[in-house]
Amino acid sequence: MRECLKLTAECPSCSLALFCVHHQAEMLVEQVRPQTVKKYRHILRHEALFLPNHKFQNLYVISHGVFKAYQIEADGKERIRGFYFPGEILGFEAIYTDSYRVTATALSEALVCEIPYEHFLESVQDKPGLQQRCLYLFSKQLNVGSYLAAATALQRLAAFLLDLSERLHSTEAGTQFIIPMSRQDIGNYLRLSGETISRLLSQMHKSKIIALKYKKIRILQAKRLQEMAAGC
Amino acid sequence: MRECLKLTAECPSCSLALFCVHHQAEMLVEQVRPQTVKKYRHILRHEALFLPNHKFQNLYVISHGVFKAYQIEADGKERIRGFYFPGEILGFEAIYTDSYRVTATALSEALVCEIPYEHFLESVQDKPGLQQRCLYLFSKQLNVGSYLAAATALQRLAAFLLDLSERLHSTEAGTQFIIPMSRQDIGNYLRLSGETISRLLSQMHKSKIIALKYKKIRILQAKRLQEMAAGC
DNA sequence: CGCTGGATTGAGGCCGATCAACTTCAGTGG
DNA sequence: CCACTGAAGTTGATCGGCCTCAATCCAGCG
Repeated sequence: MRECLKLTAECPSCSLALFCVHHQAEMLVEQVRPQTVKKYRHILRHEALFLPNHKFQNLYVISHGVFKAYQIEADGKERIRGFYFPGEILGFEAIYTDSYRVTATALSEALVCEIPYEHFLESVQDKPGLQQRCLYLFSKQLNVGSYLAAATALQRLAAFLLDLSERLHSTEAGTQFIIPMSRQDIGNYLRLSGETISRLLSQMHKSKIIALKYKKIRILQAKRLQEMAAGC
Repeated sequence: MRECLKLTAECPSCSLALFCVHHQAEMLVEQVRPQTVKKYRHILRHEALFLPNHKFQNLYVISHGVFKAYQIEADGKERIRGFYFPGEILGFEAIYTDSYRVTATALSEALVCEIPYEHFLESVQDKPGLQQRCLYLFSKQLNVGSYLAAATALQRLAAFLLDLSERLHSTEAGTQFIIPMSRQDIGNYLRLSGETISRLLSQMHKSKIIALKYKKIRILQAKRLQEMAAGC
């Protein structure tokens, strides 16, 4: 990881598409006006990519790192609306509202491709293939987090782990990966307390469904997890 | 209402755009290949517009009536994923999955414009204005139901009522409207029991925040509702 | 080494679910 | 018009899952 970021910083003219080979987003970066593609931004841990009520101007393709998008509620509490992984796009929601509604901060050192929405529109117009690709990505975003509606804590967490595994799959080997966010953040997103997440993870660990050591996790029985997510 | 449907049945060649003047969807219907626009479908109460695992082929612009989209979980229980109102579009989620993931049934007699996705793509390509409009609608859909993440039952219900009011606004006068779905369905969508919905509505009625008589509701203190939705 | 923030684990309390009884509504046919 | 009937809504009592608060543990890091 560290190496990747170094490479980027040292060699800005090299094909940065390397970082966007995940999912379908690389096409976007490649096809949206080459001269703007160079606009890569390096984001530090805890740094904000954009803030609420800021005018919507750019879409951001994440090439490295993980982001969380959250709002501060009236009671002052943080409410996490979603996590974003390499190859995914931040900012779609703001097209409608014309300003960002959330704060997007990096959970770790990150790298994003900044795509001005106007350039995006022009490119999409020119290239029919790109248009379909974008509709596809858009539609995909609509399907994200469908498991949030699940009834029990166990169902939601099981589905979340499978989701994490899938969305991190391209960067991490096999079924083992590093959970990039805190228990508290997972709980916040799933509408559970951090303690509940901790308890359930311990329980899954004891029943050999996952191997767990702090942030390092390995899914041992994906089928069982799927059953749990389905509510069996 | 009855009158509208009658008019349509009797006069299929007249400007059906009349039924789609809500929100931004009318443009879609008008601009997507006139010869396909005529494909209006009359849907009966409880009839399904599409079923899970059916191949994705059409988008549906709702011109009249209300739909609910739901899945049947492993435990056999129904899980409502969303409600769709006149002027809104059904099917966006299926672009990614290439098959519908939910059942969409009409809560009342309904009328929809069936738009083949292929024709949709062609039209969007031809007309840049339409493209932006669609991205806007798409983005809007991403923002729907953001209140589902709210912590308490009261917060979610308050937000739901405001949402209902807004999305039905074009068909119903003022702040009074008919709740088109059952208490059970509201509860299902908000992850609450029908009894809880009933109790909370009664409570709101007693505290003069709403006027309520079965399915007929009038919002008396929208500001209070907004405060409740925000968690104050 | 000690410090610090996150993670774990336990005890008690509350919100909302479930179960059940009753009421009201809407549709049907006499 | 009314009686009948099944579905939906209301209301009350009890129960359980998850939250809150708190103490302790642990890994990472200067």
